[in-house]
Amino acid sequence: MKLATWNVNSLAVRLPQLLDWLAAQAATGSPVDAVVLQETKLVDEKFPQAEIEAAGYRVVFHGQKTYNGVALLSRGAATDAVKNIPGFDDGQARVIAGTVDGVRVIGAYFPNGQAPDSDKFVYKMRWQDALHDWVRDELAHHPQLVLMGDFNVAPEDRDVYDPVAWAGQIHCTPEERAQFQRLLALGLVDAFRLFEQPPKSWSWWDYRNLAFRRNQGLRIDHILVSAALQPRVQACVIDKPMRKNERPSDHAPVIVTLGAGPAAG
DNA sequence: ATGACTCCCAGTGGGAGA
Repeated sequence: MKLATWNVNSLAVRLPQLLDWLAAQAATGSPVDAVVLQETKLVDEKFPQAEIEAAGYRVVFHGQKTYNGVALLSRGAATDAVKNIPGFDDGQARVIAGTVDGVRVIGAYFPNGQAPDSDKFVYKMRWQDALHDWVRDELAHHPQLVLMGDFNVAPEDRDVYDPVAWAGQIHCTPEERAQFQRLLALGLVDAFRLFEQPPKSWSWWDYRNLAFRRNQGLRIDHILVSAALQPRVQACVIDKPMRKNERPSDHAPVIVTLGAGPAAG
């Protein structure tokens, strides 16, 4: 089973790339079973549901005008879908969840935060508090759970191309990193770090400054798996070549491969 | 360099992203 997350930075622009990518993944013999998207930037009326279904995927989505917007694509049906964090009043479309092949899949687009002294940072902290408490409850009901998306945090200095320059800056503040650790403390593990990885592995590169060519980026897109799911994790990779496409998103997809689940009964 | 690009909604500029 293959799960993935990708911040597409406008699904209207990236839809052809998404469909090509799904087809290319399937052509390897290991299709993507579920993928969560962030920054679709589409109201639900404009969501390309027909095109995605024609590609063989079901889809649930939750969008808004101009900003944010999330979707969950899956080959099998996603049941018990949830849009946004229950009980947290939020005008921004940032969370989509569903159960796919017995795995609770939560896709999240964490707030950017803009600057550590801004109102948006306060919102980022409040939002993560709410997410934390909800994921704790979800884990109680769904031991096999994956939380993935654009976390907008680089958990450690090795996730930053220039940790000295970024020290204390947005995505690297102690507060944001502590929130990440609080999620891990729920019993989740960073799937990417279960494996030896190339040094300087990033999931996002700024569009400016020739950042991709210079490999100046951050690892801010993550896949966290529950303890019950961890024994099934076989691989976790960042699909860096996707950043080389014509008109790329500034983020690359992250993919996790799971082995078969425990036999029923 | 408080930049550099891309996307959006707008409407010939500006906010947001990270």
